[in-house]
Amino acid sequence: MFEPVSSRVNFPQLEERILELWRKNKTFIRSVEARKGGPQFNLYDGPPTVNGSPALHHVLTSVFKDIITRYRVMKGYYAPRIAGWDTHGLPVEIEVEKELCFSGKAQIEEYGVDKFNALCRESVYRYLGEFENLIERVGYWIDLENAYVTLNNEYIETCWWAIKQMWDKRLVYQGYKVTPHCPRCGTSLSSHEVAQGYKEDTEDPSVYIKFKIAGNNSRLPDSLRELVASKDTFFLAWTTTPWTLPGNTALAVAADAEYSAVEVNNEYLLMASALLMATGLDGNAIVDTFEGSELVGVAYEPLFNPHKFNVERRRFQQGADLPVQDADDNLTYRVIATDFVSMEDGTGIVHIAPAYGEVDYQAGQDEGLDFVHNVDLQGNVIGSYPFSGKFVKDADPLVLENLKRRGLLFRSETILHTYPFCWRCEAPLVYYAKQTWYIRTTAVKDGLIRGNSEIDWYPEHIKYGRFGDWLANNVDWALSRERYWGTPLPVWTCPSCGTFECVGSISELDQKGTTGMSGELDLHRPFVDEITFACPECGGEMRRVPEVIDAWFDSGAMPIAQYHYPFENDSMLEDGRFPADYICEALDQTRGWFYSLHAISTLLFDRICYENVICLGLILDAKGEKQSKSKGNAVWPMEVVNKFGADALRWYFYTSSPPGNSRRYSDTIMSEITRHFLLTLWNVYSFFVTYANIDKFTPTTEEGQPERSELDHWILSELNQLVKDVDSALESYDPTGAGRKIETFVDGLSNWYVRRSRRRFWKSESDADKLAAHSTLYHCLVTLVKLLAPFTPFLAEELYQNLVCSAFPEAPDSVHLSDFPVADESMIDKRLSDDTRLAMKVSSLGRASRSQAGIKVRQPLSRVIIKAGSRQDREGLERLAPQVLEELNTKTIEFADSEDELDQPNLIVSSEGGVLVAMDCDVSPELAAEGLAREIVHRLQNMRRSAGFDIADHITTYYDSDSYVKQVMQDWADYIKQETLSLELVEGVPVEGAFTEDYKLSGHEIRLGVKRAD
RNA sequence: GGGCCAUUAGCUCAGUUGGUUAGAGCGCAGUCCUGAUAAGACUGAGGUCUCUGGUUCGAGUCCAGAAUGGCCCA
Repeated sequence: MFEPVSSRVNFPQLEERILELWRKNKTFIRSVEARKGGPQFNLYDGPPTVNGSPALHHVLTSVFKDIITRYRVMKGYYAPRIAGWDTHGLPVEIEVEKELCFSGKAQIEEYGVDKFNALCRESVYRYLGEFENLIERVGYWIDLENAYVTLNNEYIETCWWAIKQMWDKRLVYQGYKVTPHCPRCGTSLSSHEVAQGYKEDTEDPSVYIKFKIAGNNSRLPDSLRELVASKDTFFLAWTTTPWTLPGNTALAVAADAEYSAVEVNNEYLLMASALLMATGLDGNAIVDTFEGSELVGVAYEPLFNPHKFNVERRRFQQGADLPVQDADDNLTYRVIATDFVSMEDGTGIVHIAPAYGEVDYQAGQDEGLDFVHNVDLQGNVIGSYPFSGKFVKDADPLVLENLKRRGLLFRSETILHTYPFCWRCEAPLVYYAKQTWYIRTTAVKDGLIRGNSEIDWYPEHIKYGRFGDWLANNVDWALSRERYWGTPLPVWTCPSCGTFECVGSISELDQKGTTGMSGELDLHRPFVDEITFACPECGGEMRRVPEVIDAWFDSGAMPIAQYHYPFENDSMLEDGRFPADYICEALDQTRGWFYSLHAISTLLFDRICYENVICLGLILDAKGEKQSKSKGNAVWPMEVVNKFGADALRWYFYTSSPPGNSRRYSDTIMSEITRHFLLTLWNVYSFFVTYANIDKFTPTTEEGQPERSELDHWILSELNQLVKDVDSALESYDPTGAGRKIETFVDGLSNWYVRRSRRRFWKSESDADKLAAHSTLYHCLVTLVKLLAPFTPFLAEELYQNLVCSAFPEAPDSVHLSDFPVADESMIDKRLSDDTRLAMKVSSLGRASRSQAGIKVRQPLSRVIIKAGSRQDREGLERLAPQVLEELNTKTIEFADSEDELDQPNLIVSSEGGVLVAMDCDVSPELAAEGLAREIVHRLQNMRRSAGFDIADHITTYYDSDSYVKQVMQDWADYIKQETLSLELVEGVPVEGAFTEDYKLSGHEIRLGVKRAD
């Protein structure tokens, strides 16, 4: 006996019960251990940043990670897998800063880095519990107890080791990086923070500056040389940041644009011809024109020679350093060509200050330009300029005044544009080149690209699209952050002689005769900062540099750091634990985790560390807008799970759209999935259990040779085809394709197989046909449940427990401990599958004809005439005639050779795709009587249900009507009794206590009563 | 400004290597079926397959350009 199953079900409650079962039986860990010795399958779990409550997209990635590994385990793979938590970084700091109402680094330093970091650690652990609860609740099976945590000393030590490896290969260096910088907070802002602070309609200067072309000039085109010889000649450039002009070290032109020299006030000015009109110079005489490329290399005089204002002049060169240049009173700069010169505004000549703009910096690097910093980190002008000591915005007018006096200011206006401000203190941001530690990833660019060619991406376009492009345009990895809560950069430096040393382990630090390592070691600031040792070169005191590292390095090091390699698990690279077979995250990780993993693995081992990636799209709200806390449209996953259940949510994620697409979440879709898929399956299950129990059906492992019908063969064919399809789809990382196939199957199982088989199940005699129906449906359900286990682990478990565990005590005690089904190809009958599809279509057409004629299906008709499209179709339909006859409730089926044969007045024809189906709509008195009998049966069935009788209860039926109805009742007595489990049909007014109703059927008044028999 | 992706019915999505009249589910209107079903069937309304060119005997599908939206990077 199976546990009785109601057709009503509460999925969230069911899931809680299953969770309890798994906990009690330690099912997860046993599912892993049971496969020990099998081929290894590695999932690397990308660590979420735990700086807030988990959101819906965390569930999305979780369930896509889960389904593939569960599938592999059922296929016999050994797949130990641990979770991970990304615990460092700016997001965590910002969360804590918000709580403390801080507005900058100064306050953190004042508060105490030790206390601040303690709060960061605490904050992370606060949210971690929420993640763990959610992960367990949605059925993501991953080891949480042994999770790797990036803040642990062991984890940090592996990161240090990795950095040391790169250091030794000379891949770590100090360079400059232009970052959006808040001069008031004294810190760089992340792009996310910058995006929060843009203000439209900001007023700024819009000035046109004259740069004088130098007289002794080797690269002057001849025609230009004549101009320069005859009059003072200038390049005209445009800027909105006059304070950057002392940092100018080049002018950029577009190589293929035309430039004009125009005469203005007895001087010549050069600018792009296309912008003459916009500048108001189109009225002036054009004395000559030049190609941009002709101007490249032309030397001009700097507005402010840095040497005259006590400011260092450095120069870009191959490699990292920017060496200081000797003083040069006759300094000139030159014109370069770049591809970012706009012909929309300005003059077509762009002022380049490599210290104050990202493209400027890049140009400086590409062209080997000079590099001049004339402003400090507080935004004040340095050196001995007339405007030194002023804040940049206050310096602007003074710079212009100075240039005007010297005749170098052509025009000064103001414009309104969009400019970024600090989101915390509202100070205008400046783009500022700061010293930063880099990893020279460009040195292994070829390796990165080669490695990527070995990785399989889903969807495929990421490989040579977004990710491939990113690799092809690789720039060195800016590693350091001037922050507090992160893995400290393990570099010590001597203030006296400038020696650097990189430390690769705790023991290495210990061996240096270190001071400051007393007590319990915490490899975080400020404790690490207190560790010092003697400089091997000069004996000075080596101190750690102040930076921490990019948290992406932490997470990217996880393949080795989760094992504390090489300090422990030193065989992990070769013993099957590396690389990952599979990773899965959302699209935004292309430049995040996908990259940091790939880069670190390539730098250290020149190997890839993952072979397959599913790259998921984003989750939007029902209107297609991005979900965010501030917008208030965020959907909380626990609420969804409590309302609809984890299986419903999982099924939605797998099947609603391809993994790479963005998806719109809405409750409506969840209830649709519940009704359309989960409940349909549940009802098939509930139907099976109900009748199996009535008939005391006992499944056996020995299939025996039940006399299967065509219908049984058909569903078994479909089932085995399904097993094959689902297996190969999951094998190729396509849960969506697999899930949709299952949906189609369940629909066919419920709405064709079960519907067409109902009579076989509820007929009284227990014959071979009934046994075949039971065993076929049982086999379908059990196989289906195993296929579904990776998708909807809760529902699958519930059905498995009842269908399998109760019948086979020796079977594995969980569906997740069983093997994935293997298709029996001999059962697949493609012809039968095609024929059945045709039979369904014919049935559909027949029903359409009935509908057109206004004759309900319950009314039997004499014949259906079919003109099939081909001989094969006809043969197929002949084979399946019993199913079509029953479905259409007709007495006979006939076949026509031409459409002419269907040209009779009593025939109603429907057609589609060459198949014509004609229903003979003549209803004879005999057919009408039979129809009435069926109608009465239908009413009696409904009454049984309304009266609350059990399906198997026997009853006594009473009827009171006219003579016609009485005759029908007598003629069809056996049929009516059998269908309604009536022991007898009693003519006359129903007795007291009977459930009674009155009807009018085909114009005849009738009173019916049903009473449970004793 | 650059890159990638998407755009098919009111909504969510299918649409195989180009090939009859572009489909499904939900929703709407109506009819029917049903002792597993909270399901299901049929009919109807609802489509310039985002737009413009091109290739082809033939384009939702291939090519080019544009528009809109999303993401990433500037």
